[in-house]
Amino acid sequence: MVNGERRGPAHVTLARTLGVAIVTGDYPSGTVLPGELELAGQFGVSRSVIRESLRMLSAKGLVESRPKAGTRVRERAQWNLLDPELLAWMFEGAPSLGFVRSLFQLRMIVEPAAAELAAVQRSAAQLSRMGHAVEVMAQQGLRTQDGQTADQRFHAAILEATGNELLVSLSSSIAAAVRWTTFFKYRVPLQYRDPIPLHRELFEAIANGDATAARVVTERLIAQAGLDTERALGA
Amino acid sequence: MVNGERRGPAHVTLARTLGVAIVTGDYPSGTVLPGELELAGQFGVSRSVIRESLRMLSAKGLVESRPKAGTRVRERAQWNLLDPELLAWMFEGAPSLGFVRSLFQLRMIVEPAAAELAAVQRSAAQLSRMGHAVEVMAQQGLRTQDGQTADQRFHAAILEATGNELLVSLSSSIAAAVRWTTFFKYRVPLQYRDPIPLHRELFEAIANGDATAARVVTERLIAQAGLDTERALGA
DNA sequence: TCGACGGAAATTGTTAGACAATTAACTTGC
DNA sequence: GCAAGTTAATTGTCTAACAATTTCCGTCGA
Repeated sequence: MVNGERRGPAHVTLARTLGVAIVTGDYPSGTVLPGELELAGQFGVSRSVIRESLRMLSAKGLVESRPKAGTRVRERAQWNLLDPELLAWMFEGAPSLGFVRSLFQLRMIVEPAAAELAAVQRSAAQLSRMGHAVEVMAQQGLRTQDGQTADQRFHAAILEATGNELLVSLSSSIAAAVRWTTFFKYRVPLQYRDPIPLHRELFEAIANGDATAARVVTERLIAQAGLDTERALGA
Repeated sequence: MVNGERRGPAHVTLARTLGVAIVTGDYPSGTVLPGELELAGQFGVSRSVIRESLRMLSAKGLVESRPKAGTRVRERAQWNLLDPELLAWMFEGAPSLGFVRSLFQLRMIVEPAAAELAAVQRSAAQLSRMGHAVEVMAQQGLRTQDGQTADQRFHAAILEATGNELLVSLSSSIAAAVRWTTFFKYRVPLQYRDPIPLHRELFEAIANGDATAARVVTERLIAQAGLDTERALGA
């Protein structure tokens, strides 16, 4: 059985297994996967489960199936890299340095602009949520589970305050990935600069409606996280 | 049969049908879809086809299924809005003005930054492809099919030149959506400013490695496209 | 009156096997 | 050597049954 310990439907588990195998390079682009019947035997499940898993992978652009030709791994450029699950699968293996850099480059493009928008558009309720999240972060620190989820809520609130649902969606994806980089980072016993003061600054800039300050502080925040992550990956 | 005229596997067709129904609001968030057996009868296909379609929708974050509870439409905030297929489904109905504005706002954030990167990093081969695309655009105009695909290739080449695969992925999604806004735009018989000269300017800026110029020109390009599209939607 | 506990029923989850449709690969004929 | 037809392998689809999960309801008890 594919469901050794894990819970949830078998097709979800299997999609994850196959997805990780593909993104980590076990099945390079262009490769034809084993036939459905063979996969079924291999994983000890029925063909239906295999097929439903493959449909999920094809919905994410990872594979495409054709009769007689089999199921082929598509070019990496065609994958929906911004799919949150796909990003998570990427971080199951050891993500390449280039990929992590791409991620921080994207953050550097999107998040400062979002902070600018948020500084102008934020509602009182959103502001209150941001403030609360910052408080929790300050009290718990960023090494605790609560502190990290507060961090995520803080940034999610900013993105939501932009009033742009595409930015929100992009945020969910990025947040999923950032969560993993943070996980890696704090696995490595190095000293990092405390990011809490910058978070406070960012909150105040948004509260004051100071778009420029919000942009600048966000840039510094991401630059620092990027440096810390690279240091951790280098070790 | 669900496959009246359309080709391709039934589960793909059906996923599209159901996906469009969901994103256009036929099944609002929180709604429970009809049971698999009922859907099967409704569309004249077997339960397997229904299930494979639902797996595709769940892979895009549109729905989630649980035994006894049925298959429920998730909150819009949880949809993978940047999935190219999902974006295409959005434009099957009449996309809201707010959504189109979100799209152009995102373009305004991402593409100028990408142009900057491209101006610095572009290879000779990429430059040559951009130049060729601009030439085709100039000769064919943007109302022809060839001209529009050349436009898409031009912008795709820019994104690719950034060397950031996450930006490339984001580009594929945005391009899919932009294609629809362009389609709408030219369905409306209005006079628009000719975007070809700006494309030439952008190409030259990237060729010269002038990052600032590339950013500024891209901003003007998107602003103009945004204005034109809003005018067309207003009519 | 409210809560906890437990049972029943509905729905998805999974399996098995069969046949159809598609198409890549081969074979044959020219 | 090329084209057309044939074959065979693979995905695509259907049916039917049973398992597993979990919501919902009803009962019991405090």
